[in-house]
Amino acid sequence: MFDSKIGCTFVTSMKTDPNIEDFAASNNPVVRQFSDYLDAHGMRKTTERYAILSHILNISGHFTIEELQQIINADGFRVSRSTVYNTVELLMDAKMLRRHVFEGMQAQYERISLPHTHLICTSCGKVKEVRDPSFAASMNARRFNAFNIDHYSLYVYGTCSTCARKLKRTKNDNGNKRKK
Amino acid sequence: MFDSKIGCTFVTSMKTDPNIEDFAASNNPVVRQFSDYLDAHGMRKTTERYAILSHILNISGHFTIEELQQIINADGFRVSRSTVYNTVELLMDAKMLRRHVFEGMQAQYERISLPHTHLICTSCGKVKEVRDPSFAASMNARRFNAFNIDHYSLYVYGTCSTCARKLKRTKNDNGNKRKK
DNA sequence: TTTGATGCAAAGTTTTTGCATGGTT
DNA sequence: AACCATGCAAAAACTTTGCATCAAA
Repeated sequence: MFDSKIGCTFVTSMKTDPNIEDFAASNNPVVRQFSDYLDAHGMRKTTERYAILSHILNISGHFTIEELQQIINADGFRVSRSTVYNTVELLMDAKMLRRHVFEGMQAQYERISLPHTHLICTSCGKVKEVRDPSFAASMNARRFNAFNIDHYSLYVYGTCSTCARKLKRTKNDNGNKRKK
Repeated sequence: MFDSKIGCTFVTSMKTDPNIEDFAASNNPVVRQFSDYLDAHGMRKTTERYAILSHILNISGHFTIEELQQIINADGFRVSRSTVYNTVELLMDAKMLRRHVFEGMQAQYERISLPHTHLICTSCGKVKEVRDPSFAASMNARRFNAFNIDHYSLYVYGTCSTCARKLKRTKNDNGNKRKK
């Protein structure tokens, strides 16, 4: 859709890239975690994989596969869609990335960090993360019969203040707001 | 995939079906809620729509679009995939049905009833609903800044006891269990 | 050198759409 | 009788796959 960018940006050929190699060799704990995972599974440490990880680290919040590739391309790197999918799956296996599918939206990914609640605006689709220590504490204490908890996600759907204001102004609509 | 069933079952032509008409005329509060919704939006009360609703009511727990259509077909009715999607969307708009997409699985639907927590086994994919009154109570009391809550979903991922047992037996595997 | 990863394009899934037909109001 | 819903098939979105090429170990 926005492929035009590719044409006007110098596209680095990748294979060996000093910036990425520095990144891969850095002491960044996230990099180390990924390297350890690759080692542990006998997988190769390719420039593409580190380039993708490096760009993910620059994203705050959620992103789609599409957006991730855009960001990488916009930065002058070339990675194929399949490699993006492949690496994202690797990062999920390595428990560094989580996929979320919120109601009616396409899959979004985010780095695994401290547990947090997702507030999803059903009007504009924006997702906000909220730390919620008391909820986290109660979940840590929570046990379920015959079920071993690995992780959890709390999705709270509703209306953000921006959309609430907009909706108030448009109150005299018919209530019919089907997706398309 | 399992279309073979269609061939060996008598497939009712629908358009007018006494069973479905009785169902549509019944005092079932769910039926009434749907009828009210259709009325309020100037939409037609078709036999297909009630047939789909009626079969959804017979399902306990979650179902996919595919499964729903299978169930309807197996019962001798004919509805197209698009009508299933259409009606399911209607039921979601009417706040009678909710779509869930659990990690790595295809979309599943369930009737909206009392709030409950979903326990999803990441090994076999089974989903169990668990009532959790204390959590529900705390959510009812919960407020977020600049955000109006409509509803929420708590997904808890982990391992069910059946799979935990199986995994224990297969402990001497290599830990590599990629999806395919 | 061996083996695994990438990129491309093609195939697969799931979901949506456009239009003629036919049922509901 | 008017018009909305259905069903079909075709298109669209998103994801996965197969294979030749190229790079990491």
